Amino acid sequence: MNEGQGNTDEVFGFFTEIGIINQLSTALFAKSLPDGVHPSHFSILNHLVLRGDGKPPLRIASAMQVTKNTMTHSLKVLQHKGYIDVQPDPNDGRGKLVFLTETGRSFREDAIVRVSAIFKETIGEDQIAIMRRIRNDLEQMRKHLDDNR
Amino acid sequence: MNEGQGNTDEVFGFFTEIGIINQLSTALFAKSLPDGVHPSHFSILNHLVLRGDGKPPLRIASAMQVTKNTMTHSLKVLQHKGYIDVQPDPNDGRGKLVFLTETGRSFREDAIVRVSAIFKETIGEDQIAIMRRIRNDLEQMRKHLDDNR
DNA sequence: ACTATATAGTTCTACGTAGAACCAAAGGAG
DNA sequence: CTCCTTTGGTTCTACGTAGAACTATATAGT
Repeated sequence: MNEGQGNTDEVFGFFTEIGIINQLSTALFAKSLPDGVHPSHFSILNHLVLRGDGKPPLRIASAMQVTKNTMTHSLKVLQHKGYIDVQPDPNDGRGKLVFLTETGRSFREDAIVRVSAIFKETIGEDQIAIMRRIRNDLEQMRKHLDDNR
Repeated sequence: MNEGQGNTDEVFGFFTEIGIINQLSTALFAKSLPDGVHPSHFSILNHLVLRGDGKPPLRIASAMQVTKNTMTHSLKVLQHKGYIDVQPDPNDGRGKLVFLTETGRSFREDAIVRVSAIFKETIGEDQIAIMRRIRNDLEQMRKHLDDNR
């Protein structure tokens, strides 16, 4: 038996499983977000709250693991909805800085409540246990992939 | 401390980690696929080889966890490239059946070799170990999400 | 048999995302 | 100071995907 082939199937199957979980959880997430706000857009708001706002788009893009093109587009949407405010960086003529508005903050608060409620219906103690069990391994895997891309 | 909020952050963080791994692995995968073939399209070919062809599109769609609209589009692309052959189902006037062509089979073979080579550069023994460790938990999580959507 | 409902696929439209080319400002080398 | 390279963002284009509305066939209930 070909060892390389065996590993390939194993790797394949693993990433397929990851992909499906991502797919299903994103769908579940999207359903619980009000008003057609996309999960990735919410994630940006969430990131700004947790890590602090006033950051340049490129930094946010790398944190969210998307390209800068995508970030330009997402920020335009969030700005249009009035959730963020984008200003030129006073210290860098090329740069911009992204700030949360009050509307953005309270939208995120409300969404968190809603999402929690929906998640509680689906995610039980067994699932939480799984998450705790494999969290470290996942983190390590993510770091490895991130460093070697 | 609010227990529900705690769980929400935990769940959030977990799915974020899953999302990033999916993102990075898909990108890695895409890079190693020749000729602009999308990972999801390759997955369809792979599925047809592993599970056998001659299946209706809807069945493939549910196996791949995409909507039937998406499957219609993907099959059109694969057919246009000559990798599959779609015929009407003789037992169901509404249905179609999807068959692999020889071109499709050999394309998949070649791609597997190429992908294996790229993956070997990035995925080491440590990563394989992680995959083996958490594989069962992931599968259980996937099944749970699939059943409760 | 007849009608109502369910199912298989398609089409139209909208949207998130990435790649490539591009512009503008910053930073470094001489 | 000048030129070259790097970096932050935008624009244009292409593509995978989903939602909704639609057609056609099949199935169930009476």
